[in-house]
Amino acid sequence: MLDERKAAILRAVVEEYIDTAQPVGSAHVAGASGVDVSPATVRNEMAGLEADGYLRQPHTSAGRVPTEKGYRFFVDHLREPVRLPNRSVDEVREFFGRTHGEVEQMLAATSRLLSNLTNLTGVVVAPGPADAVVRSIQLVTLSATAALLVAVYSDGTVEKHTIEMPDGSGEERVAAATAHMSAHLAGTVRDAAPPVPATGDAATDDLVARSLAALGGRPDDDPEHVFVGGTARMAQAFDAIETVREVLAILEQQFVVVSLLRDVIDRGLHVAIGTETGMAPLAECALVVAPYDIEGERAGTIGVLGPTRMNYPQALAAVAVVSNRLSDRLTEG
Amino acid sequence: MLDERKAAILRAVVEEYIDTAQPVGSAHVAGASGVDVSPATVRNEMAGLEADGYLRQPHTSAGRVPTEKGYRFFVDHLREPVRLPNRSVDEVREFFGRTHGEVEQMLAATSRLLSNLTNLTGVVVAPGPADAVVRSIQLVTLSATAALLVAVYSDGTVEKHTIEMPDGSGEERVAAATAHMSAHLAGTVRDAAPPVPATGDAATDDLVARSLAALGGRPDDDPEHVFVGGTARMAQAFDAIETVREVLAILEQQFVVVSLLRDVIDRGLHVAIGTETGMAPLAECALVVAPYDIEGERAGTIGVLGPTRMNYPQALAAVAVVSNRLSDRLTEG
DNA sequence: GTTAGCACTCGGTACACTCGACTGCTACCG
DNA sequence: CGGTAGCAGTCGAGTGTACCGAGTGCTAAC
Repeated sequence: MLDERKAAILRAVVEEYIDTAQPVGSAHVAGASGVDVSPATVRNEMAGLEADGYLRQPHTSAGRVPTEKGYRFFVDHLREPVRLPNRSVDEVREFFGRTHGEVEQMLAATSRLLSNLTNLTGVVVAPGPADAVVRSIQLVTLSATAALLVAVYSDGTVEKHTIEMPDGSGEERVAAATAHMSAHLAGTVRDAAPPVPATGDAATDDLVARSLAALGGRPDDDPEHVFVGGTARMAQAFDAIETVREVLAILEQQFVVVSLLRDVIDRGLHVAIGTETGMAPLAECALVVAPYDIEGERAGTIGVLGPTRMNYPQALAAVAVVSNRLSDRLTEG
Repeated sequence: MLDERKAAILRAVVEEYIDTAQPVGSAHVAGASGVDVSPATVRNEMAGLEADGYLRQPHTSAGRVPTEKGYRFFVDHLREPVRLPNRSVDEVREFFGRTHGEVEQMLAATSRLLSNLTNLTGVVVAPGPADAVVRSIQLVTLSATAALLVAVYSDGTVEKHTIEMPDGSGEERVAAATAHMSAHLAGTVRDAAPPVPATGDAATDDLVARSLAALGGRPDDDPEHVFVGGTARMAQAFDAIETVREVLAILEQQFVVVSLLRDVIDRGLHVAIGTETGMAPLAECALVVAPYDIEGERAGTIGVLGPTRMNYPQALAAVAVVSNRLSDRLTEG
């Protein structure tokens, strides 16, 4: 473990580096609050911190820069959580007061809110429909051979699937299948649907079976929805254009983003730094996440992505506040 | 107008510059096919082209670079439209053979297809629902004070709006409103709905009125859907990171993208170069667009966005092919 | 244990210089 | 008279050198 003085020095280095993006030298650290020793002493301590892997020197005659391990220590030993500046609190309040409309609209707007608050890229993973209650389910005829299965859930989301119909399923079959499914599925939980008994009519049962199959498996091309806001800020975070490109490429793959966030949450982390994200192209990035709830149940995840030298206290505060407010909002309906 | 030789020289400069991104000198042009004069003659002609505003010199001792006017002439005087390379044709065929599922999924995938074909950023604007036929319309109760209006259209799209209910509207009112709207709106065109007569029950009529209002105005926070694919390629197109940031910022504003494309189409253009786009941050960008149809009716727009020095013939060919295939696909159902 | 002092390292900047890819001009040629 | 070869001139990019300054590690003194 680090003694108090080493910790203070490390903290000063991280804070200064986050601020200036320049390697920080012993003189700057000695001038920082919380460190009341001379630059020479700081140098000695920094040499130790470097030996222990918390800091590194870009070149011999430069200041020190935090390593992943250094950032990790920093976030693990933050003093009491920082409060958000009033301006941001107001922005959040104003946002949740103003935003109405569909869930998806709101989540997309939330990702932009996160981005605005932190100057990073905001990410919002929509609630999985697993535990939503079916409020309505119906088949709608589109053409002679295709119908659309539309399911409406208690959380205001709508799920739809195209169903191919065998020739000859007439309007009445579609109506029968709709009625049958409504009778047996309305009020049940999406992923805990009871078995639906046969109707006796083979063609109707076929339609029902196709519908249930569509609902059952989450097809590969319909990943959970994820909203990414403020990708443009990635272009400011790095000066290596190649890094920007790689990160954008990742953010475009919704499935990857979803599993990335889920993975971090599953490991019980709030912050993933560099290689902790498990993705090589994100080696220079860090991710701050928080789950949000609906009626007390873990529903989805929000987070921000930025360079490893991001303002962690601010990001943590923003993500926490937004997650709370979002939970409230989605719970009250 | 330009004489044949000047045109050939301009063409050679544009093609070479698109290829190399380097200012091109008289020697290169003289070596190009279609130009059979000495570098000295080329120099004379290029001086003329510069005076006429088709070319410019970054600095005295450098080669020439096309201006906006130069690109414009180039695309306006393309020889017969270039065919797509076989590899791309196969990719398109394979794509439309493989892709199934919901319209939105497919359009999102199409934007990625465009991006892959051209190495630029792909954009797809979803069909406006204006001329779709209502297949089903229903109100679903979400809570004591909110219901969800769900409308299913013949093109497989679903529209939904949250409706706030005055206290006391019970389940039976919702059912009555649903039945009433179904009876009068099913089979009608979205934006040409006939007036719905009163039911006689004030509370039911109130629900119907709220529903129609929600359907009627396209609210500001629900712009037409637009899918953008391959934003990461923007980061390769420019080396000025600031340009990348500005362009990404534009692409994040769905509303801006939609009106940008619409504007270009409305002006009867297929290609908008630099300031022709009407957006200052896109001064270094060009946009290639094409509309697509559903059953012969203009439905939406696709396009690619890239740097002004993009491969125009390739982009035009890709956009045209994809637009045709997409029209076929959406028309056949 | 802490600190002042000092020699040393090394990236960044400024500057001079060269190199090479251009151009525009002029004179010549068919 | 249009086209071409030759030539002087321009200017950016690349290179070598010197210098400066921020920052370090070490040592000796407090």
